[in-house]
Amino acid sequence: MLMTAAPDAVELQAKLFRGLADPSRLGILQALRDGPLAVGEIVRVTRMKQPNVSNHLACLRDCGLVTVEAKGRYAYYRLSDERVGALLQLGDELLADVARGIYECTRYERAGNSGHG
Amino acid sequence: MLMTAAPDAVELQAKLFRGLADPSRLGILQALRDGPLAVGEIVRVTRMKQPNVSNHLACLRDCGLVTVEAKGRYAYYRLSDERVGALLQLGDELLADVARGIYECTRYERAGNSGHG
DNA sequence: TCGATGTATCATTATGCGCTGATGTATGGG
DNA sequence: CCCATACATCAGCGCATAATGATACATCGA
Repeated sequence: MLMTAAPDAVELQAKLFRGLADPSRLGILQALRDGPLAVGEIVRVTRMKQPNVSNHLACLRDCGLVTVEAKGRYAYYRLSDERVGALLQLGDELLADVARGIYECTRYERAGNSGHG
Repeated sequence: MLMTAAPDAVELQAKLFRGLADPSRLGILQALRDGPLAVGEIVRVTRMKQPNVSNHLACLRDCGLVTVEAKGRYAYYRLSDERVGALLQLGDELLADVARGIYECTRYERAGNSGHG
């Protein structure tokens, strides 16, 4: 949507953040903050299924958040830029300060639902 | 998913980024970088439907990314913290450098598939 | 009070997308 | 060549959620 003057910029940025907006991808990125990892390692660390990890890695690659280096049968992934880590760090700080209450963020269900705020 | 030791932290952070991961919400946030705006103004700037704007604002509020100040019939929204702007800024910079290619990020369709799923 | 304006919520529809099991492709060892 | 390992892709399923029109609620003006 959003037919503003420069829709591409906003949409591209949204897609970038979308790379960070999923628990699985976030887990992968956090794991990669310690350094490059092969897919199998990521699978072990995150306890996700291997195809799931591969899919998210493909997404993260397309978004430019990670890069890959093939080495024999192994594929080592790493964060593409230190600013990816900075983004995670900033998000973490912001979370601690202003977003401590984050609910479900399921826009339409804030009222009628029992346990909410 | 992600049954790691501290699933909550990752999921909360994912939800925080989710607030930034939608073109509509991103458009709203960008509009608010210039200062507080009433809902009606946001509707005009973004050209979105009013209920849609309200819904996204509710989401952003729950995520702690914006705050609201009621004033008569008007509700003025503003960014809750300067770090929200910093996050947008950092995302913008990262976009310019490493994510210039961002595709659809529809994980399963990268291989030249025209259609969808 | 009545009507106009501003905002929030509801119900519905449609679809993006995450998860899974199965399968394809490449590398390395015997 | 045959098999095991490592990773990527496919097809299908199910759910979360974004967009919309209708509507409820509150405020202001006449």
